[in-house]
Amino acid sequence: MMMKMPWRRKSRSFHLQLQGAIGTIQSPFLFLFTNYFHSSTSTLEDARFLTNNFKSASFTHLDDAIASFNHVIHMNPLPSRVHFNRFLSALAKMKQYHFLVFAFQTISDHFREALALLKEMVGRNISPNVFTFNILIDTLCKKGLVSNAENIIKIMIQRGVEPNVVTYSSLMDGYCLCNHMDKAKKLFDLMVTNEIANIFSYTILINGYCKYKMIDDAKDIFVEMSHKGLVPDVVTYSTLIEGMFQAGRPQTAQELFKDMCSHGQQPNIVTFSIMINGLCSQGNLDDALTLLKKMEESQLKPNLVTYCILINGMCKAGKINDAKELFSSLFENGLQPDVYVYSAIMKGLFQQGLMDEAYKVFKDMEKVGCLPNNCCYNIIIQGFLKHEDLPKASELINKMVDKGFSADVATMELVVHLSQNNDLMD
DNA sequence: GTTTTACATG
Repeated sequence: MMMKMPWRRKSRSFHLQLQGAIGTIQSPFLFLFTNYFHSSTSTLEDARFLTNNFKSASFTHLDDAIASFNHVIHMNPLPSRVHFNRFLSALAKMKQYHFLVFAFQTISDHFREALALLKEMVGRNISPNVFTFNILIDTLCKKGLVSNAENIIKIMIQRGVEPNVVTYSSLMDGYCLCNHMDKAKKLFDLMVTNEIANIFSYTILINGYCKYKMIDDAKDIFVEMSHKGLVPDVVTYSTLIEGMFQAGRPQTAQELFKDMCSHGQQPNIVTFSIMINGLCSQGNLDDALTLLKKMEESQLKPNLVTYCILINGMCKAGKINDAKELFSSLFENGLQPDVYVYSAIMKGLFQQGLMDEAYKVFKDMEKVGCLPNNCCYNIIIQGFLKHEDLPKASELINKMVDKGFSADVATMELVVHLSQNNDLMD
C-alpha cells in the first residue's frame, strides 16, 4: 500500500501544479488529464504511436497542441473515439516521468511556468534528467529563446546534470536560427575539440551556413566531416544539396546527389523533393520529371510536398494542362490536397487567365473542409486584381478580413497601383 | 521499461 501511493499522489499533485502553472488557460486537454490520468490499460506501443503523432506537429501554443490533437484523432479512416481513448489510456499508463516530459513539451511556451515546475521537481527530489532538460532546451531554441536556453543549461550544470552532445547541438541550432553563426561555429569547434560532435552537430552547422548562403563554409564543414571519419548521411547530403541549389550552383547539387547514391546512401522522399524542387527552380522540368520516375521506380511514393513542388514547376513552365492533370490524379490516388497544393494550382490557373477555374478550386477547397489560409486569400485576390475584376476582389478582401486574415505586401501594392490608375477605386 | 538533436512545398 505504502509503496504504491507516493507516485500516484505525486503525479496527482504535479498535475495540479501544472494546471496552476499554466494559469487561466482553460483547456479541455488539462481536463482530460484530470479525468484519465489514473485510469486503466494500454501498451507502450500505443503510447509511442500516439505521442509521436502528437509530437509531429510543431506547437506554438497550448491551444495549437489541442488543435493538433483534434486533427490527429479526426484523421480518416481512423475512428476518432478509439484514438481518443487509446491516447488517454496510454497517458494513464505512462509513469510520472513520461508525464512530466510530455508536460514540458506542451508548456515550454510558458517558459516561466516551466521553470517554476522545474524548481518544484528539484525541490521534491524528482530531478529532471538530461533528456528532460534537452527537450526543454530544444523547444526554447526552436522558438528563438536562446538566452533562456543558455540559462537552463547553467541550471542543469548547477544541478549536476551534465549537458551532452544533444544539449549542445540543440543550442547550436538555436544560434543558427537567430543568425549567430559565429557563436554556433565557436560552440561547434569546442564540441569537435572535446570529440563529442556527431553527425547531427555537423549537419546542423551545415544547415545554418546554407540558410545564410555561406555555401563555401557549408562545404568546408562537409569535407571536414569525412576527415573526422564521420560518414555524411542522407540528411547531410540533402541539406547541402538544397544549399547548393539556393546558392545558384545546380551543377554541384547534382554532383552531390550522384555522389550520395554512389556511396550507398538511398535518397529518401525529402532528398528527391529537394532535387525536384531545385531542378524546377532552374526551369529544368524535364530532369525533374525524370527524377520523379526514378523515385517511383525505387518504390518511393511521392507525397503532397512532392506533388506541390511539381505542380509549381509545371505552372512555372507554362504547362498548366500537365499541372491540372497531376492535380486531378491526386484524388484518384486517394490523396487529399492540402492548402499548399490548392494554392499552387490556383496560382497557376490565374497566371493563365483561367479565372473561373481558379475560383472553382477555391470554392472546392472550402467544400472539402480544407480551409483557405492567408496565402490562399492573397493568391486569389491578386488573381482578380491583376485581371481587374475589382468587384470580385473587393468581395474577397472583405471575406478575408472577416476571417481575420490580412493582405500581404504584393496584394497591397496591386491595390495601390490600381487605385492610382483607376478611378473605380478610392 | 521510457524520454532528447539535423533535410522538403505557397
